[in-house]
Amino acid sequence: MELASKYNPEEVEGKWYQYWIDNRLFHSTPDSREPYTIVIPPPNVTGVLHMGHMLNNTIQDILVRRARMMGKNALWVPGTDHASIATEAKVVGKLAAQGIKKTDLTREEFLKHAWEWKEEHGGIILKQLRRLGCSCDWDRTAFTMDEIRSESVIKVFCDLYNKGLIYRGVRMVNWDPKAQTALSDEEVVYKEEHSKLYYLKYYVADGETVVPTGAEGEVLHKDDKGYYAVVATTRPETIMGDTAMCINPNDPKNRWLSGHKVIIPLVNRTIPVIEDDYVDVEFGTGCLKVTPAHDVNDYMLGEKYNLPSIDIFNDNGTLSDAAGLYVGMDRFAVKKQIAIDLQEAGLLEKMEDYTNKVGYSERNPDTVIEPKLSMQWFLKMQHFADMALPPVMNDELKFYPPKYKNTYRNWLENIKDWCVSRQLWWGHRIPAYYLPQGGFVVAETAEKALELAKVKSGDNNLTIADLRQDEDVLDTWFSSWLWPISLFDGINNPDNEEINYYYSTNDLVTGPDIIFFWVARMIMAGYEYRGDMPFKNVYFTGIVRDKLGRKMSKSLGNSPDPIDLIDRFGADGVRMGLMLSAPAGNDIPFDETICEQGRNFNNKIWNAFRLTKGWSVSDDIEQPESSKLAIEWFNNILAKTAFEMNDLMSKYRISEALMAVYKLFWDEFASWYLEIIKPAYGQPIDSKTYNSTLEFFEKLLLLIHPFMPFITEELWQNVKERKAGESIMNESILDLSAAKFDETFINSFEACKDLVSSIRTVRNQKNIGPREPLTIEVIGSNPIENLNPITKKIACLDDIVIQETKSEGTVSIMVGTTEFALRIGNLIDVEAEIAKIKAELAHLEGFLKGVNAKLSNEKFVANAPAAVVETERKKQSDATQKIATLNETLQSLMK
RNA sequence: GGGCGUUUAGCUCAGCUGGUUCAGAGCAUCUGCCUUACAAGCAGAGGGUCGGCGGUUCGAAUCCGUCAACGCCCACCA
Repeated sequence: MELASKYNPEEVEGKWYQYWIDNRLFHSTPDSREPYTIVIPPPNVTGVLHMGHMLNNTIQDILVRRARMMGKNALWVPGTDHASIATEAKVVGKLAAQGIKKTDLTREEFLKHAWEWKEEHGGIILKQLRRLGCSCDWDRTAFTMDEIRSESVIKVFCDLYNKGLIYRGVRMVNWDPKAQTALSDEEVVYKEEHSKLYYLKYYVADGETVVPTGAEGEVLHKDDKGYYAVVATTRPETIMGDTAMCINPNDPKNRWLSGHKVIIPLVNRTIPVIEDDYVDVEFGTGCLKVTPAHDVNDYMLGEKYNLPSIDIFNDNGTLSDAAGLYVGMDRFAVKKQIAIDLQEAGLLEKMEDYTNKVGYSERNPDTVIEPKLSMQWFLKMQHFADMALPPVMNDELKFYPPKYKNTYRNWLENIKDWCVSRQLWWGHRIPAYYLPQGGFVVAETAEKALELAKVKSGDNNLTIADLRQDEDVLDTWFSSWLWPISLFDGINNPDNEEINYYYSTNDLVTGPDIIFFWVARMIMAGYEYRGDMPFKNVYFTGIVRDKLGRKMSKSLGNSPDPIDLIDRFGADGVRMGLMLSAPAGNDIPFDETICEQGRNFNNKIWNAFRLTKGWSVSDDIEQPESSKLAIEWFNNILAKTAFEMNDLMSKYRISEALMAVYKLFWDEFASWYLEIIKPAYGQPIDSKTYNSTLEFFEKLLLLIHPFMPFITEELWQNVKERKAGESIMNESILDLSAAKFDETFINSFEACKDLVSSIRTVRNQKNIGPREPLTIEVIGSNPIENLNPITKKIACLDDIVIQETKSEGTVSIMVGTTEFALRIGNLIDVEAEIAKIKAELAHLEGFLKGVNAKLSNEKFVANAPAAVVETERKKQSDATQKIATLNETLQSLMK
């Protein structure tokens, strides 16, 4: 094997991914092992990989690969979501570019285009995930609108309808005038906007009968045309829909308006003044225009006071005939125009700057939502909320980080019915069939519907052609909430082997932004259709931001192309870069330079391997004592780190687990272990040490593999001969995490490191070459005598001698409470030594003073636990001893 | 308007139920090195009165109160 001095991911990644695929290593079928299952949050079929996906899928892959290496039957199911609004918008856009209008097509024609589009462009994102190294079982790739999933959705709709949980009715819904469909409350995003508050004059129709009450606080408005009320509104374009004006009965300002009628400006229609304490006395003038068709609150008032409702908008947001004025004009154009017209007519008293929140469509972010009355299908949610809340609150189903439990609870405790119908074509068509004589039936197929219809109507001559299926489709989330079940066909075939084996799944990795859309609803569906949670843990990732903390977005152009990053840093490098700075639930400020760190780590591993594989091995040389000790130490530190990683991973502290193995490899293995066992240049290494080293290497690769699958597979395959089809991904890392380790030995090795570092520092300061042999004295006894062979080798010492007192011409080094003295002869700078020791003494004396103060405090000695007092005593005696040692040294230097 | 969260070295973050030698890591910075695995590297070093104030305690980054800044979620004030 020829090894370049730099790791080249390009040559390696494609090769091994193909190998994994060819050997079907990601494929899982039920067997006797414990299952470990993740279902992918299905990306939009229209989607292209962005940094959020990279983060999210890297985490999933780490989890699933680790589970696989822990002996579980690991399965990660991939798929895509049909994303009805987004996809339909794309297809409409594409057709428009070809000069085709959606309205010119039949439903069937449009769907043909949509499917063609899906076949051609859909699922790019899944191919991109392969570049990242994702170990999905591609044989199982699903689509929320494929046959099994569609059948599941329809079945569930019918079931819920039959259970009385789905109903149809006219309600105030969020209307997207661009997509021309209703949206659920969750699909509306409110943004703060600077707008104007218009103060409009509503003249009192029967002004001559106005009698001022004379009450304190009364505010009368009167000009040469008579008495008038002033209404403050942000939406003057809706006055054509006004059917009342409302005041607060407890408002002295407007008391005088009670019982009168007022005239809508420009429109000249007369409307009653009603009274309700819903009106905020403090806002504007305390007069509210009531437009029941176009505002949720006004709708509520309209219901309460039986007001007529005038819908002045068409579905596309232009003014309808009912408006009477500005018919056919767009709502925003009308807003501008009406302000001018009101002004000219003297009906606009004033305008004020005002900041309010405006609802936008989540999917059409430039489209302002219009509250609108319409006939829609709804799902009653209380039943589901009641089921879904307890398991999360009592941690049967765990959220990481747990703070999202609050968000979850808040939503469930204020649950509203879910508007599930969408006025689109791309999606699951609602299985409701209307009878010619009125009424409807709900059934899974037209045939079944016909039977029901015959019974319902009593007309046995009905045919399918007589029935008219509902035109609407279902909300996308009405299919994705079934995902963990429908992927295993658990709706259509509820007792099949797969669903019984893989459900409940283990971990769900997703963003907190879809906690309501998806996470909560999957939990609901899980309990409704399986009587059990869909997943045991939910890991909420943060949002990937740029280094300025901004959300990554297409419009800002601050989102790097993930594939380009992979090209430049390698998939392993990018994965590591992302994971290093991604604690659960925290946003991650992404900067390409963190991928550099990942790439550098790859290179480090590569070169360590190059070194090891470059040695010639001999059976004839004896194993050096230093190597023996190094192996013993590394065995311990490896076991300890593996144990720590296991603990961290069980808490989903993935970045910390990665950092632990990063340091193990770089600091412990490469910087210490390899340096200790490294034979002199050109010399062979003894076979015992060599074999242990390869074993360590292999175990390190196993620990790193979930994070960086490609380089670890490449090197693992080269550690020794492997059989065809073998892969590191199926090796077990269990034995390591279960291993024990000797903490004392590790600690004495740390002391040895301290000593060596200090010696290096002296060499640095005194300009003594690293290979120039030196002698060191131990004053008194040497606590790390057992490690002398190592100390000698890497600090390049010719001897370690024990002495009662230290010699002249030495520089003192403290390790713990032991003093070492390095013989450097006349290189010693007595003045500098004295200054150094004096500084050290000052520091120690201050420290001792603090400890003494503590110990002489009776309350401390009386109240603190014995162990704490004991450590303070230890501190005291250690410090006293050190001070004594240093003083002696000082004396001898000053002689 | 409610609720949640964050504030620790230049940056990103650990620091669990308050006490194991004056607070840790990675990156960045500084110094010296092209030493025969790696300059995408090696060997060293510096850097924080733990957001402010007050309290509880023998003892607080850690608990309580309060103020401030930032962030997120929810809500029908036109």
